[in-house]
Amino acid sequence: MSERPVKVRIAPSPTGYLHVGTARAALFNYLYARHNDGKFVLRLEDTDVARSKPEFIQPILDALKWLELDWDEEIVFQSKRSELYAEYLERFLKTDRAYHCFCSREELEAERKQARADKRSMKYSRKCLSLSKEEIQAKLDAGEKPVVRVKIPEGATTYEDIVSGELTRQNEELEDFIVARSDGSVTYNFAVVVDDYDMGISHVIRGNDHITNTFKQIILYNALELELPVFGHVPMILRPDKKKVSKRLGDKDVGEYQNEGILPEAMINYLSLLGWSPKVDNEIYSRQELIDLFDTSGLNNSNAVFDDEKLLAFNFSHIQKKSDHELAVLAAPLLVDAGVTTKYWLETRWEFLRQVVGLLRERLHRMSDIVTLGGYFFDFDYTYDPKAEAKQFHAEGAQLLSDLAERFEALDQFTHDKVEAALSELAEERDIKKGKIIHPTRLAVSGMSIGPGLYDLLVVLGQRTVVDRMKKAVEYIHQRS
RNA sequence: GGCGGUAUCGUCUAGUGGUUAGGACAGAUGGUUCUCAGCCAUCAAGCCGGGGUUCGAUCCCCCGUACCGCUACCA
Repeated sequence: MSERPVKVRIAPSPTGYLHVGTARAALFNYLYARHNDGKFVLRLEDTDVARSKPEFIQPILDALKWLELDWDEEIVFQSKRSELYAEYLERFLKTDRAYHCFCSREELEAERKQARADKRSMKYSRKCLSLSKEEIQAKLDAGEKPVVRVKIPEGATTYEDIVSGELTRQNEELEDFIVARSDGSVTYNFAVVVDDYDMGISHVIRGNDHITNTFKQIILYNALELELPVFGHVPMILRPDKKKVSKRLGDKDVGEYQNEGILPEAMINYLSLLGWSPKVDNEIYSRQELIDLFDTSGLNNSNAVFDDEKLLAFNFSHIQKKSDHELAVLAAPLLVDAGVTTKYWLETRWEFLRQVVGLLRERLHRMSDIVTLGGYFFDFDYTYDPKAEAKQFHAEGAQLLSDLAERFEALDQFTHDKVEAALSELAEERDIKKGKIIHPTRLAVSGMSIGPGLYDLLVVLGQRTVVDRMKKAVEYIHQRS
């Protein structure tokens, strides 16, 4: 295999959204290309008229863009390349590896059934291989539309997989698979060979569910006398029940993780460690670090279960790496979408938003947590947590809230220290623990029993808001009783 | 069924012919604290089974088992 410039590709078929398996294959290709100053290109395998849907194309592109797996060059659409395939098919037909087959689908189906019944694997009988030129011409003249099959050679096919090492398949395990349909269009393996060759793909890194295809493709490369790319097959990503991830089983696609508040860098980082390892005791990496580190020698060959919890932990880590400003940028649209505030309001109070995320950041496992954990900063329309309310909003609590609100109102400066001092004083005078005051106050101003340190929380909320909310809580307690 | 691949804590993984088999997530416990989270510390948890090869196998070989994949005029 001669040295060629590195050029890799991801070739999704638009039969659904982008799932994590395809995303990871894309990532490995992307990392390999970037690491080696090569090209990473995108090809859409959209030739399955029955299952391909144009409406899946954009979401796939969006997901790739979200992950910033940006591809080089123009997107290649298989559906637009039928002329190219026809050329190669022409060429293939001239080799002694090609032959026409007139067997009907019904006949083949019957053979298949029989093979099953006999517990044999289905292999085409080669019935049409022995047809004479005259017989073929006669059928053609009669208007029969044959398919084109490849005559699998004797012997075995071997190649060196960059993940699994040397792999061999006895050719007799392969059947004379169909290369072109009766309507003249080529099938998957033929199109892939033509495309990978034509596009100058140097390395084919894909899921190991393609290993059988690889042998078929190699036979086609050989028949067409084309130079082979290097192949590498990465393990599958499995669900917690060890089944291959699939949309049908309810597995999330990449877009759903995005909507849940997963950061693209977290997804990238997590995915990179499924089936690959940098072999050091560190797991959190930036995109650039992954590019620098990525090496096919770190690829392993056993399937990996996708663990949402660990993804979340990675997400948390990457959230912590961001600045308050960056987090504010990410949080703003989520808060607006949730209806707790408006875009305009936030734009005029950016510093406030920045402080809020600064306060909440180490509680954010997914960005969307900002809404549930911090909605009260923007919206007074919260309800009190029922359990906490039962515990804190009693007569004594109301009295404390009312007293504290008065003292807060009288403060000339609403700083952490002043607030703390006011609260401590009250606790001392009443000879009670500070917690007795802190908890009802937190509930009054946030509706929640959990959250950031109270003094910080109060300062960010602001004197006016705090006092208002406390008074309102007092009223609420009185009304209720 | 046939063919192929894989097998280290629950999960993702590192690792070596001789190691206290390492890390991360999750779990447990303790500390910090006004709560939650975080942070810190500690703990628990693994070499699929059986044969070989060898002075010695988690590691190499074989068999078994389990799991995964492929087995279309789909991609």
